[in-house]
Amino acid sequence: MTTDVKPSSRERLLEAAATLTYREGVNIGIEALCKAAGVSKRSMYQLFAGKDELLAASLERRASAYVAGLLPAADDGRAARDRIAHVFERVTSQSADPEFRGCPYLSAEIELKDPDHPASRVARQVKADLTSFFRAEAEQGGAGDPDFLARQLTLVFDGASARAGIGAEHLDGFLAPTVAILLDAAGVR
Amino acid sequence: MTTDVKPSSRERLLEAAATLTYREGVNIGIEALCKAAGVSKRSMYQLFAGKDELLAASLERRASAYVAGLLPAADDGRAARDRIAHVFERVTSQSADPEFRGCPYLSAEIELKDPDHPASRVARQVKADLTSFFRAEAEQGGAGDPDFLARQLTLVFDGASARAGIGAEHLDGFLAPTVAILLDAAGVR
DNA sequence: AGTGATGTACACCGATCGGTTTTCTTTTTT
DNA sequence: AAAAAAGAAAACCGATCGGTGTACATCACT
Repeated sequence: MTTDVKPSSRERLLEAAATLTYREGVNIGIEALCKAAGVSKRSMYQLFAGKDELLAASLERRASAYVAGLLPAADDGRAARDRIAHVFERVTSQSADPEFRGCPYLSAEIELKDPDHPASRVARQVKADLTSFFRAEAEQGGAGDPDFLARQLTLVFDGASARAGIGAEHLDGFLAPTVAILLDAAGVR
Repeated sequence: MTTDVKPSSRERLLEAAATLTYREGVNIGIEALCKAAGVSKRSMYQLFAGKDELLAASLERRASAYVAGLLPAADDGRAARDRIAHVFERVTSQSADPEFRGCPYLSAEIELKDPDHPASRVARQVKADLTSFFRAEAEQGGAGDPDFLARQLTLVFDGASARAGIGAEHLDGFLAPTVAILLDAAGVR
């Protein structure tokens, strides 16, 4: 048996923090996090320096899975335009889940309101990575101004997840054609 | 003298609530709000049923001023396209203020995470009003699908204010051309 | 001057916050 | 089996949360 039946305390804490802060917001209490993780507060404070660091670590841990769930495979042979569209198809399908509350990294930055908070730094980096992906694909796709297009796509990504996350917009059949307009205008074929 | 030297307790509370929740988030304490307003807690609880209602009332009070600061004059004789662009010029110039933290109504909805919260209802209505404005102008401007365009513009509005609000994007020279692309694609001349 | 309303100041309520300490039990190591 | 390390449970810390109760000052209206 190579798979543990029960993840480590550290992993359970990170998982609980990711789940609960996403659902309830970053103001969720330490007590609730530890209870959900089945870990004592004492142990939590031996594993993490404090709430801020736990929060940052939980966002960071999720980052690779989050980005992986959004981005297409590194080289799937598809055209840049399709690879960009893939990201927006993913967020569209994610938004169909009633538990969807928008991009956790955007929410964290908005809720924290402190760019120096460790979790804000992690969130910023995740967004920067997404923009970098867009920029690379835009370049690959022959966009007239790849940087400009990448920023537009990130803006649309955040706007779409924010609005879908608060239940104000329904992305299916809406987001893809909107993105297509920007890709067309940028000369990505 | 028709102007009071000192606004009423109610007005000072609404003002303080608007300012502090925008700067610090909706989790700001009642104590801090009352202290900033120079009003006792006792008086606050005679004027408002509780924190939720104070918060909702403060968002509502700001709503007309917020929308008025964004929208062009009711009939300024300009073309629909210019009237739509006006809104994005306004948010662009607002975002230059270092105190800018994005649209307070979007932030409130994201932070509260409860669509039934009185303040969420107010915020939702403000956004619906903005979308209505876009839709009316889109129709006036001859958009092929006015509703579709209005939703796109609201999405861009929220994405732009969110990203500018967390300091991730700088709207000047970026937002206007992005909106222009959508207007062009929708056939608004 | 007397009276009631309004409002401030402040102690107080139970609950919870982030964080620490102590005690006891479980697990691991030897 | 004995010893040692780890962790869970829970009390506890001071501070703050939303909200109340009480006492005292200020005001307008007769």
